[in-house]
Amino acid sequence: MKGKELLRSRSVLPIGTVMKLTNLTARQIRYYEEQELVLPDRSEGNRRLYSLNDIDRLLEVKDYLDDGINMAGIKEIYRQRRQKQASKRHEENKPLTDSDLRRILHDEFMNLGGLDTPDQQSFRTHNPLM
DNA sequence: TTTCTAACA
DNA sequence: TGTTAGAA
Repeated sequence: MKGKELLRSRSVLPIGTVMKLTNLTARQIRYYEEQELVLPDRSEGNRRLYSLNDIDRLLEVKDYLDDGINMAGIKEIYRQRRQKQASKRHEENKPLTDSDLRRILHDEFMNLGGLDTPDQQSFRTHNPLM
């Protein structure tokens, strides 16, 4: 069951293909890389090579953006997602209650207000914690 | 031809 | 974000 994961992680798509698959412009794709939302490999000639996982990531970022979430908000979402995974790996039996999760999210959600003009409703809708 | 970086009448 | 110049 890890053969597929290996395949999905295999970076082989040039940016031109990614553009067609995601309907994003090269400019946007490169910009998201600058924001560290996607980290494609590079070929010998310094050309970007994307994997299927990268495509999913790009489409996900696109969805968030379409819903009005800004870069800061998206980074925040992935930050929380990573933090959660790390958390889950360590505290194997530290069941946070539903109210705990809501309290944590509420705190971070309020912090987002000072960043830009995040679409809070969308953030609520997409945040895995809600 | 395609992609890269850097920069902006 | 778009667009473009010059290079690879």
